[in-house]
Amino acid sequence: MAIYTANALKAELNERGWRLTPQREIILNLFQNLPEGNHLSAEDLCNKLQEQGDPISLSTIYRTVKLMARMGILRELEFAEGHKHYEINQPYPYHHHHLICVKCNKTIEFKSDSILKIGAKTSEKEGFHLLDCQLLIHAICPTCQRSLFPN
Amino acid sequence: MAIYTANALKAELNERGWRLTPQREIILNLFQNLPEGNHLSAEDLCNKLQEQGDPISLSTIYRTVKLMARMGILRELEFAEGHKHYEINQPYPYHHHHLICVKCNKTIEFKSDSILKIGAKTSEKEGFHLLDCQLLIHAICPTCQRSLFPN
DNA sequence: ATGAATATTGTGTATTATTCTCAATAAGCT
DNA sequence: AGCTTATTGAGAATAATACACAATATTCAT
Repeated sequence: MAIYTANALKAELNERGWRLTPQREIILNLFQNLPEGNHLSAEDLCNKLQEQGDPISLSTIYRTVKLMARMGILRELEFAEGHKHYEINQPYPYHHHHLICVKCNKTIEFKSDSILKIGAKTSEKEGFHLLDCQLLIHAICPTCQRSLFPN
Repeated sequence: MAIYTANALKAELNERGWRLTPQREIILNLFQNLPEGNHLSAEDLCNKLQEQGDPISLSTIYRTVKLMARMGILRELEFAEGHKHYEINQPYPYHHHHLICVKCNKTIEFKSDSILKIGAKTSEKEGFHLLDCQLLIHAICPTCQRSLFPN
């Protein structure tokens, strides 16, 4: 589990002239306590927050999640359902990649140290500051291969 | 350059009970003649087709591009602008990956044989039929690193 | 070749994720 | 404690994509 305290978040935010708010802290906590492999859409996040008694507006959720992705705290995952998913961004060996069936959206996670190395080396070479690197494999799962005339 | 003839497309389509239409053939041709590294959004594609004297409706474009991605003919690229881009899907050494600045969307392409191998091995292991594999690196480019308070 | 069966197209409309606007509030600095 | 201004919440606006359906065109069997 990552241990990313509210204070660390505050320091990073303040450094750029931004502020730590209860909403941002709550959202960070929620992601940190999410079991590995879970990823949430903005809507999912909104519901979960409501359930746990910390309702936060959808606007703020969208803004916060985007901000944290840009800070490298969250990973922005683009599957094929038409909306983004977010999860906490952790280093190897928690870091993982996704194999996705383009027909039924079934998703399998897998890990790879060497991909992480390639990502780091590539961004360094270009002078970029690495935030996240993810291998996205689009494929057709065994079940969907068998169904001959799906949509 | 890939040489993927209209006949090959027709064969693949008919095999599944689908049909080759002039629109599909035109769209395939356009992508095949696109210089390496170019990728188009649905809107881009619509404009380009209009310009070249082959107007095709936006609905058909969305349908065709989705179909071809599912067939493995096109790659679906998800950058951060909020809409998808498409390009022809080619094997190594044409196959490439993307390093993207999350602030200004500057994109750098790079190639990697080993990623392709990891993608192939992973999908094979899970019994998936590989369509496309792309490493997506989110980072901050040198220019945006220097600008301290950008959005 | 011809015709029947049905996949595909184009037009317009609907949907859905995400962003924007703006007044009210609250975090951070002096 | 007060001032400055970043942030929030509510709702409206935007934009990408999907959908519905009548008209058309491709395929396959004859």
